[in-house]
Amino acid sequence: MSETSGRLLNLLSLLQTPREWPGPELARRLQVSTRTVRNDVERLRQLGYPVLASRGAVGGYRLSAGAAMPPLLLDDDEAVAIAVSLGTVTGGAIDGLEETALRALMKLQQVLPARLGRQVDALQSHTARLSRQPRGQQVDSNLLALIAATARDRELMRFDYCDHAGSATERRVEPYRLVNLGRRWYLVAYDVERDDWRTFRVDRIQQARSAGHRFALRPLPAEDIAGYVAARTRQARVKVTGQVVVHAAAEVVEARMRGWHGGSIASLGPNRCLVQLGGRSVEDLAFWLGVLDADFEVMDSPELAAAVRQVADRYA
Amino acid sequence: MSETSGRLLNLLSLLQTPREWPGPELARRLQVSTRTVRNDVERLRQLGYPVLASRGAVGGYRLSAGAAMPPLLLDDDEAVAIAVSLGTVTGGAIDGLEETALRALMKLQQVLPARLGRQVDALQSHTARLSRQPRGQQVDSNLLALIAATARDRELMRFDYCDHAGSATERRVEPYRLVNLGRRWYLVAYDVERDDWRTFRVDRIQQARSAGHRFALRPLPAEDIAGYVAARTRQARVKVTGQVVVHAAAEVVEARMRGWHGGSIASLGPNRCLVQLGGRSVEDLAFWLGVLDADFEVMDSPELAAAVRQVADRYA
DNA sequence: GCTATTAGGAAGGTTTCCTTCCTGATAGCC
DNA sequence: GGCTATCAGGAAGGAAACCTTCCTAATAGC
Repeated sequence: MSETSGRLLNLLSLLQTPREWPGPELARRLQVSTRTVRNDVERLRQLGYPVLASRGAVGGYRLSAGAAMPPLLLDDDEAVAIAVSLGTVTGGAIDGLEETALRALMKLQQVLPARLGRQVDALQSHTARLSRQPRGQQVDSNLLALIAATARDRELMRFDYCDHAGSATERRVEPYRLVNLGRRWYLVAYDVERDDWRTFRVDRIQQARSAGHRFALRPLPAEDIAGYVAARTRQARVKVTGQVVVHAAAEVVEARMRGWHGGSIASLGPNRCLVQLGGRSVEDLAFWLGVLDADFEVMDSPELAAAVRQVADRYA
Repeated sequence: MSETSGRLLNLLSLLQTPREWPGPELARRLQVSTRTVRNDVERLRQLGYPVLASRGAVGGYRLSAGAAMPPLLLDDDEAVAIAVSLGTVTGGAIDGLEETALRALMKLQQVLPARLGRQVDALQSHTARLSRQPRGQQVDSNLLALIAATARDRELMRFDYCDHAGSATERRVEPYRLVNLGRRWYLVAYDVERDDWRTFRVDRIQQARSAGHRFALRPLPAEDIAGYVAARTRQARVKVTGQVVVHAAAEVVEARMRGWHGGSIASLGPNRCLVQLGGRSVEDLAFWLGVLDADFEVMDSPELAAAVRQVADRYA
């Protein structure tokens, strides 16, 4: 069996603990010689995880921040805390993070042991009780996770749905994508009985459950699925736009904007690119420019420039 | 170099993606033969990470939930989303999760690449602007993280402090522990100028920075550090208590209660134990009993029994 | 200077690993 | 019912990595 891979993971887990580990102690814990510990540390470093070492009598090893995220090895309660806090964010507590948070939550829930899942449920029902539903009704993050999981497994789904006229129907659909728009979540799915694509508001879905059967993937009705939903729900997603020249490589900007919101990027050379932004307000745009963490010039919109200046003032 | 350990991590990362991976595609991505992929899957299973495999034409491999948390391999934006949401929870958004959330946040921040750290800061300043500070002033989660990191590294810390009388002083302390009590965070530290232990309210700390020098650990002034802070701040941590017999092994209960709040546990046999609970209200106690996810009997407190019944009604 | 620590070279025996062959079993689809 | 995708795993053999036991050297704190 794979002794050394498991030991490396174990070592990573120890090194993520907020303390320093002397080599001999690591050797004792991992049941190997200290030379092997040094070899393992070297291996981790070659894998790109920077292991700091301080010498001297109070020295030891510790994992520090590097270029890439190392695998996170979580305790049970840490995993629960992360799941719960992600659930609140998915519910719309923070602007613009919903979809990314849902992705992270999915990843976590896929591997979260069942007993911890029950703890998360209990805690979330508690927090739902506490939060006074600041704006609009909260979406149940468990329902979102259920839908996302069903879509991932390509399983047919059944649920009861109330359309905007108030009439209730039972649906059988092939779920494809979840889209966050404003304060609402929408499900894009293929309705097998009506034989066409439909968009459902998630907060109107009840009694959702998997119907077991698996389906073959169809081509989606549109490339830009968020735009598709926006058009169908007649909800203007983009209210203001702005053009900005950012002093960074197009790939870098693309990576940093990933998961946040739409917009097009055109390269203007190795270290400059033109970004077309869209958002609900100039303040939003100004804020996301700040997240980019790069120099930029506003090209076309005086309102955006003013908003940027205001944000700058606040930081200063 | 360690080829196979890196490949196993890579494989884990792929399998955590919300989709199914056919063996041949994994082999292509990992640059090995399909037989080796099967061997790797077998290795992961032996390490305790259950890899589901579905056969047939649309089959493939996928990681599912097992007994223990596997290492989480996060994208950049997922890591940012988790850090931001943990920050809001640490600020006191959810009752009882603060300390655990801070632990998880520390673990994440220790290995979070610097560029992502800046994104997290920007997003958090945005959310601070959004949330209308629902109750009391929010604590800056960055400050908490800084203090925790300084304590971890055993470095002297300097900061400006306003005591309750309003007089400002500059302090040099050895930071030891952060304690959450009610809606406030406290730092237990050794004041090197006053040559004694002191307890500081974190929201009164300003201009905190590390003083570089490392110090040798001293024995803490008390075993139960939360109780120590509660006594010193004359803030009753425990207002109500209750005695409960839980139908589960003492170790199980201890593991599930870890990180939540104080209380003593005494074993009454292989599958029963007596738990002494303390909390701010009977509703809190009733709720945490729910999180335990085990049968129980309330022994002494009729108020607690009533609260439990109320929670049960709400669930039903 | 003493003692803790990290760092890493060399040698050698052992183990694991990876590939290339097989053969079977299973699920979905035409 | 066949066809074709998938997972599952045995066998063999050559190559590569691993682990340990020895060294020696450098560094930080008391």
